[in-house]
Amino acid sequence: MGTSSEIVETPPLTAKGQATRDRIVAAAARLIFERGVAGTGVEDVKSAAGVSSSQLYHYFADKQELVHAVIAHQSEAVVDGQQPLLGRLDSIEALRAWRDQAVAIQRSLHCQGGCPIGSLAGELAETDPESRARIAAGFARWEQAIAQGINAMHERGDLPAEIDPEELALAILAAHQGGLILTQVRRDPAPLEAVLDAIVDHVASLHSRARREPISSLDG
Amino acid sequence: MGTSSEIVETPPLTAKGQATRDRIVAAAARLIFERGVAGTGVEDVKSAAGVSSSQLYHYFADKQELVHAVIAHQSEAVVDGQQPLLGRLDSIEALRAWRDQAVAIQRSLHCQGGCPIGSLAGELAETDPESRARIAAGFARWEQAIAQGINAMHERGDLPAEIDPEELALAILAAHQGGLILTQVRRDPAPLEAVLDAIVDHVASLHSRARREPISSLDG
DNA sequence: GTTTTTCTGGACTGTCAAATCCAGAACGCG
DNA sequence: CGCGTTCTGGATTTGACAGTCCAGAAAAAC
Repeated sequence: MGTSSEIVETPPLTAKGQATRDRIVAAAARLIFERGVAGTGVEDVKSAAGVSSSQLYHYFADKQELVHAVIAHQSEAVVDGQQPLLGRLDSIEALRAWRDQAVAIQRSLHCQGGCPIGSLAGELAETDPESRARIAAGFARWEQAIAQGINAMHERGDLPAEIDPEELALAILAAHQGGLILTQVRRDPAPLEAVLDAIVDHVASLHSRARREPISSLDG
Repeated sequence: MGTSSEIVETPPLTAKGQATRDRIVAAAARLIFERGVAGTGVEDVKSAAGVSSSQLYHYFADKQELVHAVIAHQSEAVVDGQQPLLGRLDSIEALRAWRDQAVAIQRSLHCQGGCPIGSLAGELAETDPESRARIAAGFARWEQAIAQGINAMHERGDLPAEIDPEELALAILAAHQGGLILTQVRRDPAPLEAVLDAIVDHVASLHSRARREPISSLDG
């Protein structure tokens, strides 16, 4: 896995150089999260990171490449930021706890910013194919993290056998994204709560169905 | 309802003038749908609509105002484009038909563009508060259209009494949005299918629960 | 039919942000 | 301690693009 176009190359890079690069990416990520890609100038990034033009263009060929680095950075941050809950979504209680966490995060941000990856998606999907592909990869990692727990439930027999766990994980991710967008636009956590409650209830309903029919019949 | 800041004013406007204005908005809406707000220059809109600078700035004070008009335009188009199904989501079959329609639309677009309102949301929510409010209003209309049918089911006793129909409608809208984003990013209708199936199944499960307990107890 | 308002053409301007360039400093390495 | 590579500073160029202006055509008003 991962033979083709992950990250093209990273010419050596000194310890100090790496630090500067990281500082630039971190500053860019923060600004872009707050103001969007189009709303964030290279100039803003420079002053926020405390670097000069030549430094920035020493590490990144152009703004687009910087954006790509930000996508990678946020893809990690988003998954890491939801741990340890995200990696263990293998029970209804775990799902509810994760739901509460997601809602709490939005509340603490006053429902601003939305999803660090999702908002990039809306802005870049039709603009830059390379970005679109990288965002898709970020979502894939996220989806996989969710699928881990759902798969565990499934194998344990806590979900009906005919259910596709990957599909369910995908639905959970999609629900989360949709909730985030509406919550961001309305500046109100209600949509996120509503959709996460609905999807978790749905999983719970599948769970109780599985326990009622421990071994499902093979034909429909 | 709607006493305050709907549309500020529209100085008279001749029949021909109205036509030109509409042409500009339609062209802008199409381009923005395809390339995003930041990716669409005023110049592009001018040539696409076949108008000159002075015409465009005769009808709109600046690009931002044009964007606002596009938001209003798409808010209508999105709801209208889903009729008559959207207005009658008052049964499980209707929900499934609507789901199929939503998926079919994405297929026909090759999963490009996402949601005409949703993608605007991602791009403008943190950039322009005025746009954010107008997008929220657009979503509200959409939500209301969904709620109509859900409310009908609820009043008919097809959903458990303790369920809040508005909340469920909000969850359906959010699920749709999330599915659209992932579908757009992955260029694959699977996420939309997965999340809409999940949410419709959830409603179906509520439905069968309601029919099992036709009159619910008043206390929790 | 003249007068007034609305509408249109297209050249022009100003701004602002992305990207370049030429040094020169710091650092790694033998 | 030389020698090359990596890294940094900041002035400068370039170009795109939002927005302006004035003059004239078309339509409405009376």
